[in-house]
Amino acid sequence: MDVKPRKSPRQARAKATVDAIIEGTIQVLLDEGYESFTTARVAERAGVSVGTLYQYYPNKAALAVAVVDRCCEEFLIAFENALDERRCTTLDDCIRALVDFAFVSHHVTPERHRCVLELAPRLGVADRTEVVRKTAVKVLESTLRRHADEIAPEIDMTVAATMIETTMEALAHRAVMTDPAQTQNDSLAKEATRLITLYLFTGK
Amino acid sequence: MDVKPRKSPRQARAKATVDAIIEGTIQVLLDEGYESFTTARVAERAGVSVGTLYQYYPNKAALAVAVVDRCCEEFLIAFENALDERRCTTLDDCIRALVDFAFVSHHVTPERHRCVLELAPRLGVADRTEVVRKTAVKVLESTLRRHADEIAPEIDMTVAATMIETTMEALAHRAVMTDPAQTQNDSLAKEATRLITLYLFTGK
Amino acid sequence: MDVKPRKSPRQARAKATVDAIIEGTIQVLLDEGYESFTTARVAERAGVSVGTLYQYYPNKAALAVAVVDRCCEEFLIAFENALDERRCTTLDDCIRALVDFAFVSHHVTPERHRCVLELAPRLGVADRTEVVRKTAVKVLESTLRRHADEIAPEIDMTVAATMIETTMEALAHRAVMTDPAQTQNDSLAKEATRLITLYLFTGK
Amino acid sequence: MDVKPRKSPRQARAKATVDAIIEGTIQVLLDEGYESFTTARVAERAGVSVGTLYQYYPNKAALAVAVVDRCCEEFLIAFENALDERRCTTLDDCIRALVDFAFVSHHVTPERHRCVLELAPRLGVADRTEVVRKTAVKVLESTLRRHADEIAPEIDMTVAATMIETTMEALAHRAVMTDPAQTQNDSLAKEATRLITLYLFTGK
DNA sequence: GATGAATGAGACTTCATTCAT
DNA sequence: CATGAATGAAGTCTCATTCAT
Repeated sequence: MDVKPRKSPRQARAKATVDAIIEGTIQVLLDEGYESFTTARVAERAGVSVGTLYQYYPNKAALAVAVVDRCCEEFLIAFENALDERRCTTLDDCIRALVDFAFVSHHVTPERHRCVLELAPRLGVADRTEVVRKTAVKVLESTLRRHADEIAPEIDMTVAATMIETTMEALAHRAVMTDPAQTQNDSLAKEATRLITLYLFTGK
Repeated sequence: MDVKPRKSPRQARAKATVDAIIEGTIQVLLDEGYESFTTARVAERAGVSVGTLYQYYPNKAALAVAVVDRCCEEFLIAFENALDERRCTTLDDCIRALVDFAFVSHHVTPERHRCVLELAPRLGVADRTEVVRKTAVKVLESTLRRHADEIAPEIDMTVAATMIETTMEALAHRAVMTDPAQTQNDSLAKEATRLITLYLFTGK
Repeated sequence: MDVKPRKSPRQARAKATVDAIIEGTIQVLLDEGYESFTTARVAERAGVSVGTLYQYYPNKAALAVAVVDRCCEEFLIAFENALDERRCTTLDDCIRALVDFAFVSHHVTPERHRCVLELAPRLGVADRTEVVRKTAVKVLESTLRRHADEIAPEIDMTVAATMIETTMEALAHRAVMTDPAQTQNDSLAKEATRLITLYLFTGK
Repeated sequence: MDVKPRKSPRQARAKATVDAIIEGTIQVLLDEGYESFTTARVAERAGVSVGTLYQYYPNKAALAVAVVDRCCEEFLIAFENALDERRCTTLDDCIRALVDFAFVSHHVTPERHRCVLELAPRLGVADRTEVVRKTAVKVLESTLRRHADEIAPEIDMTVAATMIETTMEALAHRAVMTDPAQTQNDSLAKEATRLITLYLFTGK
């Protein structure tokens, strides 16, 4: 199954069309569920005809992949931005930024996140999300290395980055699931901060 | 949509039929993917006719729910057994048992786990897995309370149980994904032990 | 593209169903033209549902192939029967039988013939009709050899069989096209007899 | 369905465009098959846009008709030229020219021939090819009449012309199909010559 | 109680054709 | 005049479900 887009929009009008298609897909998935993810429904929601949709994507799977890809890009840009070294000078800053990103900022678009999480296993695109995860781990690792002097010396940076990525992802996800309105996740966020802090600073 | 089984098998032979159907479904999902999860394929794999399948389950969703339920039951029994107080006398024992369960024992059936994880969001059965999670958290919480004297006093047992359940689940899942053969997850398991230990024992 | 039937009908009811599908296809092609050859139309005409059609044939092409195959079988049986040696004792008998078959008997089902002729090039089944042609040539050749003593000695039997098959097929086809009602093809039939007779009997 | 061209090209540039469209259609049909005969594909192959194509032909059928017409014209011109009385003085000359045309010259463009043969029944244009056939028969008939004194007196010129046209067409086609490379059709060509010669010269 | 042939709604996808730029 | 993005009717095919045997 070919999942590459058929062509990239060149004109501004076409770019807007493609955007509408992608956003329409996300809307359908979030508002109406996977069962409603049909090409006809997406086209309708995007305000274009099915034919137009198929001019840009060769099949439904390709459309789903495009959505996953777009969400992944957005995520990585925001993630890297959150941990930008101009923002976090100390390791404490970084941990705060990370928790903040996961629990506070990130929850601004938790739905897109959920959308991808439910979509990815259904396609052959576990690899695509895996790339995101690996990139995130790399970003975390280099952040840790920048602050190596603040970290317990026996800690393996790569393993630590994996640990942090995995646990933070899970905790943030859990927070969203438990309390979608995000009104009172402070306790979970605080505990997450404590967990990571202890893990990084405590010598064995 | 009615998801209750139509009737429970009474005779041994009928019980075997139902078993074959449930196991057939799991096989199809794991070996051939969600796309192949059709009632016809399941019946074929189970060695029965579609008609028979429909004698026990009123529709496809009910079948999926039955699979999820069965996997959840199995999981909870094993989990409760692992943390049984006759097995773990100290908190350290418990932590060891937990990590062991998640990384070592649990990985014996990681596929059934994955099967449910991918299936649940696709049905309306997120609630059913949520019940499992909550039960697991309860089990963990009571385990913690049994050892309250060993734990840093300012810790909220409920929150801690949630933290542990969430992170362990994530780390075990990650371990399986990263290294399906489970040949060398020692480092992740060790780090998980360290993470939980620090979290529970270190005073704020 | 797979053009094999999905399964052969075993029960009598299923056999009737398959028959209805094949005949329905031929009806549609002849009465309504190739443009109307849609799976939905065929199913309707056959008095079954599309689903039933697809239980026996994996796709439209397979259905078309089945039609071609059936028509070819019928043709060959009739052809071999017409030239059966118990019927034609002399070479003149054979020629008469051949012309008769092509112009008179054969025109009873000229429509099925036309149906295949128009269908075959559109599929990859030129080979299938080629087999028919080759078989017909073989039958003709053995007929000629049975009467070798009556034939001009310098004639190559294989070539002659090919010549006869080709010209008779064309002349019969032409007769049908020119005068579908077959009211007055005597002249063409007579000329065909004369053509073949001269060709076989006249020494160079 | 209107199959007339929308307008005829007046300027040389426009004529080139129309040529490109017609040739592009033939290319597509021969190289990629009838399934690929779509207006988009033709336009692409012709190096023009769909819009341009629709400026000259009101619909797909009109385009197909134009192709058939062009091929028919080419054929008739070549055919008439082959039998031109300045070329063939005796009837033997004519027969030779005819066989030559069918087997030797004609096979230079057997593909265009095939293209039309497969196209015509699919459109309502059997009549158009019928016109070609009738014209060819007329040409043959007048050729025969020019040599009436050489022909067996009881022969009906019209019927004979039909017989010859039909058999030669079939034999040439068969030769192309059997041996596309045309390396060794001598035997078939020789036999064809013999067939026609016997037919015309032998008194009843 | 089991079977599996039959059903048909509905999903995906193509492609002839138009029209604003 | 040429372009090619957009349209949407129509066709192919699947699969959950029923019911006569």
